[in-house]
Amino acid sequence: MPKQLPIVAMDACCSPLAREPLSEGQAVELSKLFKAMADPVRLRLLSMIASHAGSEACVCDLADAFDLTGPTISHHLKVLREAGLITGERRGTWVYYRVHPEVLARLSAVLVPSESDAVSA
Amino acid sequence: MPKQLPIVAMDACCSPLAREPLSEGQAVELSKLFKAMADPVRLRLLSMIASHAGSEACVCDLADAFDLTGPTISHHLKVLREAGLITGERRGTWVYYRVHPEVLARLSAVLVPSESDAVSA
DNA sequence: CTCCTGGATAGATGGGTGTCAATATAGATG
DNA sequence: CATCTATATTGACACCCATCTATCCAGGAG
Repeated sequence: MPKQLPIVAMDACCSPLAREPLSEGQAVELSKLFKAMADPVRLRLLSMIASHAGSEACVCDLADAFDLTGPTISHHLKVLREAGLITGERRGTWVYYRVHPEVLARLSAVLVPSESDAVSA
Repeated sequence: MPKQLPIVAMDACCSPLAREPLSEGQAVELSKLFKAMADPVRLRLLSMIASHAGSEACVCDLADAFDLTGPTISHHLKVLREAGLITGERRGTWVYYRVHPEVLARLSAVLVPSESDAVSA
């Protein structure tokens, strides 16, 4: 059992939102991802992890950037984890998180407007 | 004053999430957009509008696709409107909604992973 | 084994949110 | 004006969620 990719993004795969109407199932799956990102703290956590050197970040690095208690940070990381956006791995004393770039890519692809529909202004 | 583009997406503009950590302000602005999309009904509404012929859709077209009351659909459209994702225009008896493709494009750009970080598998 | 530290879990609480029924508004039509 | 239809607004209710404090678990160091 190698990696267990996030199931959540499978159905909501490839077709851009602006190309054809989402099915109810696709919408439900996608909404879980967006819900996970619908919080400033989680967005910053995601961004800090994704942009960190080595593509991974220790919780100790992350927590210092916020005026929040440890449990709250843990909670947000759990939400991101359960949405399939990140994974955490314990190495010795610390826990390191990394993102699933495929999920971000898939989301990005869903949002891209139909070609040449972008306002030229 | 031509169109009044959604202010909400201005600060959260261009730099991909995985390139450098989001500022708190950027995260707050972005989270408003994601929160607006963090609902299956709103995602389907957005997709139905974006993919509709002529790039606009009448509320009467939209409402029939759901098992929800009119007020609930109105509420969701309002959330999308206030997030700057869509605009509504009344023409005669009906109200037509259309998306702001630039906002979708901006969101898509923010989510795109750092180049060649995408898993090749 | 004992203690300390990094991180997660559990439970509580205040505020937010999706839904509905009832009501209001805007245009069209008679 | 009176009336009908298409949306929007209001108010209520049940449920969800971000945060905290208190507690627990896992590893490393004496």
